[in-house]
Amino acid sequence: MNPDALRGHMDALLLSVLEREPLHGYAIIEALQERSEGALSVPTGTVYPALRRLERTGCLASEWATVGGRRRRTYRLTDAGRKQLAAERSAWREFAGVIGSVLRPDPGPAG
Amino acid sequence: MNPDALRGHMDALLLSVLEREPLHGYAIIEALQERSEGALSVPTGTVYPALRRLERTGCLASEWATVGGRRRRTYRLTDAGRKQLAAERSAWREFAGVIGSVLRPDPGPAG
DNA sequence: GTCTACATATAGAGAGCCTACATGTAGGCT
DNA sequence: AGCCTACATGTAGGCTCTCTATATGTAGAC
Repeated sequence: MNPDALRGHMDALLLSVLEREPLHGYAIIEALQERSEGALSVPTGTVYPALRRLERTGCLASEWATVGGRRRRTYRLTDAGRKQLAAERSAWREFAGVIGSVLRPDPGPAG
Repeated sequence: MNPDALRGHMDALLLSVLEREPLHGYAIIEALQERSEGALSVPTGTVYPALRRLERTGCLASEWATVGGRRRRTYRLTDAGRKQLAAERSAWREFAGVIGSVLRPDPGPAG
């Protein structure tokens, strides 16, 4: 998967995996891999800054927890985050439709 | 349309509009708008550098022409460009599938 | 003389994804 | 004790691409 392709869609992915339940960063990375059947291996250097960005813009809220001696920062969707997720889904549908229609192979003179 | 979303898909779009026939930059921008029903307004500052990049990597070849007193640089797909286009289409299908499956709304406990 | 459409090109800004590194706990193996 | 892997978070810096703004020039309408 070309890393550049992810640009501008990362927020949508993160918001989406947090829709069902709150998760911490490491678990989010695993969830992304599972949901994509292994296709998405998003590095920590991408996910952690992105989560902080989403918290800063009010889409996520976080709390620290300690489980088995390890510190976790658990993120959950805020109301604004749910609205943003809906907007991102809508934007994705439009985007995919537009790119898909431009990319559609030319049927040629016969078609 | 969020500009960042286009990242990594611009090459595919350019290659795709050049599949049917060779075009010059300005006409490519118009073709992109037509094929997307107005959704894609790609600025010249994006298209011209991208075309040169694709020429440099061997996907496109260009020739100068003068039509009605105006100079045009007409780009056409090379064999490598056609192969690249096929690869880009395949990559897009995979990408759209992956993002779509992650973004798919959670059916919830009842589903 | 001015405006718009046509046509190409470059410089610099901005943003975000990635690599690499830094830090630390828990638990298994030797 | 020492080493390794999994778990867990975080930052610095690089890279690349898209965008904005600007520059240049022709043709034709008004």
